[in-house]
This record gives sequence, structure tokens and C-alpha cells, in this order.
Amino acid sequence: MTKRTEQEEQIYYETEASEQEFLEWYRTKEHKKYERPSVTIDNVMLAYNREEDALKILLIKRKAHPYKGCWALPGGFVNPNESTDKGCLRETFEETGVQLKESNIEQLYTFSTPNRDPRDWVITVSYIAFLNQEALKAGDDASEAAWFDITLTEGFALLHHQMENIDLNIGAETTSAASTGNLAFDHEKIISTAIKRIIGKMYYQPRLLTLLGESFTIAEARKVYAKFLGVPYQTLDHSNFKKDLLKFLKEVDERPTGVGRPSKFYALDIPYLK
Amino acid sequence: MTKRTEQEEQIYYETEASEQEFLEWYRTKEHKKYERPSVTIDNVMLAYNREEDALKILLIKRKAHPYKGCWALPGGFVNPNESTDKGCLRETFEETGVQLKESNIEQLYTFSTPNRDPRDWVITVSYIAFLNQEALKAGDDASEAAWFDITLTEGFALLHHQMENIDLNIGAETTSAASTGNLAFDHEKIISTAIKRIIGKMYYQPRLLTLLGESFTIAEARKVYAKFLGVPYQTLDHSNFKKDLLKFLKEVDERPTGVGRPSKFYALDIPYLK
DNA sequence: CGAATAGTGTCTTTAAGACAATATGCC
DNA sequence: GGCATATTGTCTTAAAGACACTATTCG
Repeated sequence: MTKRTEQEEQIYYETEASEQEFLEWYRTKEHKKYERPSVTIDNVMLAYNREEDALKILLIKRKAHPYKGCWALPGGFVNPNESTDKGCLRETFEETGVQLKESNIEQLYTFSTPNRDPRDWVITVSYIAFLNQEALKAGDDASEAAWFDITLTEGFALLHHQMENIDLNIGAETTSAASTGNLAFDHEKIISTAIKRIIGKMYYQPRLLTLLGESFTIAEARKVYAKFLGVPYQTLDHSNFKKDLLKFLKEVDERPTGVGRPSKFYALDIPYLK
Repeated sequence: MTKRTEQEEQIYYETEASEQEFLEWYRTKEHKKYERPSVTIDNVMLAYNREEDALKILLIKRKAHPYKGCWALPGGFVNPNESTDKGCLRETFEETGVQLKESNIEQLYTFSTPNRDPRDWVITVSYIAFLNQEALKAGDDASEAAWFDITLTEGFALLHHQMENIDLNIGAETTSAASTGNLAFDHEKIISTAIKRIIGKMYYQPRLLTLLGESFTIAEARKVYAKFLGVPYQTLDHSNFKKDLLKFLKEVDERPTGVGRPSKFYALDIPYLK
């Protein structure tokens, strides 16, 4: 609370009014003269395409200034009667038609550098959203949204769009916002922060496996992990990988198909992820 | 961006105005009619008292509704021309007179549950601030600020004030905000989130050691770790503890005092913590 | 049966943990 | 020298990693 508010509240308190009276007084007085920022959500929406063995990120082409023509993270304003979590879920639904659960999203970081939006004072709460591949139909039409391939190598990432030739380095030391100029605002920084977060948590809280939907095989999990680690999936030893991950999984009854010994199917079994 | 804004921007874009013209147009029009939240910072300010071997947290007694008489985290509104990081440093200085560096603070989480403040729509970006013990003079006078002892046992924490008898459980599963009624708003939840974050990161990013100031001994570091782990420091084997931590430390030239073999002094040496 | 793929087992290497032995300064 | 405390070293145990072998399905 600022000094001024404290003072006013102090004066009011000394009248020994009830809490109910106080709240009524508070709401009617012109308390909102303190400047307020817009608060938005920016959503790093990721999906994994099993057929292509490719990691995808949804970006939206800006049709207006600033950053006209640049690609940007999907996002929007937070509404007064929702948490940012709910706002993220709503935004994801509006953008892709997919209704996620809280276990599919994770708050990432709040970015607030002054002038990060040249128009106005905007603070953004960023999120990571793990979509399963059925979401990939969004952006297929000629709309302004498109799924980009995201290719990581150890320590940095390359984003590559099939149509346009966007090269974007997400290094370990990305510093100034949107330094390469391909992504709007500080969204490059947000994406690199997201990737680092995912990599950092993958071995003790494998939420990224929700990219694979309800159930999946060890081999599929290996491929997803390999994508984030920026290595061919064969370099992750199947036996050891399974040994590490099994504590988060429960076996489910599902019949596989295809050549080779049929693999078992697993689902995430992490109570606190709800 | 909401649909409406997008549309307006789209219309403007089609006039082929320059970016400069656009920004002027944008700022003059009544774009700020979207409701905005207040954005505050809540600061989990921690300190460690070597003499007492005690962990401390700074709380402020609320003199006004709501939560009149409850203890609350220090905090305040974010200013338009500062990042939340800078706001946290400013707030810490205003409250304690201590000018911290960015390496002493860490953004924790952004809390935005509707009605978390009964007065108004308030979103808060919470921070952890590691103060060294010289900060402990703040709150010594008869002001409304006081340093509380914070005592953790494995899995939960007990906050205990010397004067008043506040008992506060910070369990692993603290759910509803301020459920015990001793702390204002959702500050109990914020504190428990902070503790869990510190414990989770202590072995790969030991920022908590900035509680000890510029330099410290292995034994002191052990004691700080033990406080957060909720165990007597003797249960952490000195030899093994040192082996784990040494990769983050550099030896510094400092002469110890007291009985027993003199210990070496170390300082944090983690480049990316800056 | 052979190719392909998954599962399982074993051995080696490395890290973690327990504990003992040695070093240093103060009284 | 005796005590207190820190450092260093060793041994044991558990985890991580490399690699080989077995199992199952399809054509």
C-alpha cells in the first residue's frame, strides 16, 4: 500500500467503523486514481505432432502496429472476475477450441519491463500450455494463426516456419527484448524462458508429457524429452529413461498397433498435478 | 488483445498509417476503458540472525480494514515506470533502509484469485527478498513492522512472534487463503509458496545464501540450510554438505575468530546470478 | 524366420551418505 | 596438552549410465 492509502485508511480506521462500512466507503471514494497497468496473459502454447515427430508452437501474426507483421504469442486481457489461470484456459479455448485442465498449464513468469509495449503500461503474466495434438487443427485455415515448428539444439533453439522463413535464436543468454526483430514485444524472451523452465523441471515434474494426451508409450515420451533436450531420441537410453520416469506413471490397458513388440501404455500418475 | 481492440487496430491499420501515427492515435483515443486491476508487490522478506541462529520474516500489522489487526507481508503498488523487480527493490528500501541487488531477490509467483482483496481487483506479483542480518534493525522500534521468527519442521512451518502469540501452520497443502485468520489476504499461501520454492531450489541455485551477506563459512551455510529443511544443523554432514555446495562457492581471504580450528570463508560464485 | 521394436537384466561408473581421522587455534 | 571446531579422507551404499540380451508382433 502506498503511504497515502495507508494514511486515508488510518483515518477511517480511527472512526471505529465496522469492516462492512469500511468496504462501502472504500468502494465509493475515488480510490482508483492510482494509475493502473493493463494486465494481459501471454501463452506459450505447445503441441507435439506424433506423425511428424515435431514440436509446435502457436503464433499469431500481428495485423496492426506496433510490430505490424510480426508473429506474436497468443494472449489477451485478464478479466476482472477470473484468475490468470482461468484467463489462460479461456484464452486457449478461444484460440484453439480446446478446453484444457489446470494440469495442462503452468504459470511461467510475470514480465513488466517499462515500455515493453510501446502503446501503454502493460504487465503480462505468461503461461505455458501443453496441448495434445488434436489442437493442431487450429491455424490450419488461412487465418492469422499458425503452428510453427520449434527445433531445439543443446543450449539454444531454432524456430522455423514452413511458409515463411523465420529464424529465431533462443539462446541461453537472450538479453534484450525482441532483439532479432522477428517476434513482437518481448515474446522471444518469454519463449526462451518457457523452454528453460520446461527443461529444468522435466525430471522432477514431467508436466510436458501432457503433450501426449491421456496415454502414451515410453518411446513417445522419449521423443518428447529428446525434442526439448535437442538430441536425437535414440541417444536417450530406453532402459534408463524408463527407470527414471516410471515413478510418475501408471500402466493403462491399451492395445498398441504396428510392427515390433507391442509397447505398454502409460498415463501420468502425479496426484498433486490434479 | 481482445476482439474489440484487434478490430479497431485492424481498421486503423488499413489506413496504412505509419507506426508513429498509430501510436499517437492509440494514446489519445479512449483505449483505457477496459477495466484494469491494481497491481501490487508482496514481499517475503527473510533474514537470518547469526547470533540467534534464527530465521526471520518481516511482517506489518494492518491498522485498517480489511484484516484490521492482522499481520501482512510488506508490499505496495507498482509504479508505471518501473519493473516489478525494481518495485520490489524500492519497496524493500522503503521498508528496511536496505538497498538490495537483483541477485538478492527472486520473483515468486503472481496471485490473482478474484476477491483476494475484498476492496478491489488486485493482482499481486510476489517476491522473495533475502536480506542479510544488518536489516534486522528495521522493526525494532514501536512501529507497525516486526521481524517474526520462522521455524520450520520437515513439511510444515511454524511462525512465532516473540511478543504476540501467533501460531501459523504453513503446511504442504495450504489451500484456502488466510484460512487460519492470522495473516491478511492470501499472504499465508504466499509465504508457504516461498518456503517451498526456496527448498526446491536450494541444491541447484543457492540464492538463499545471500542471507549470509558477502562471505560466510560452511558451518553458517549449513545452519541456514538446516533452518529451511527443519532439521538440527548437525544432521547435515559437514563433509558431504561441503562437497555438494563447493561448486557454487569461491574461497575468500578472511580471518575467522573464536575457538576451534578456524574455518575458511567463502562467497557465492554463480555468474548468472549477477 | 527375419526385421523391427519394446522390454528386461547386468555390469560399470559415478554420486550420495555415513563415518573416521587429521588439522588448527584458543585457553 | 585438552577442548572445540573445521577440514580431509575412506568406506559403503545407492543412483546413473552404457550395453547386451530377451520378448513379441508383423510380414
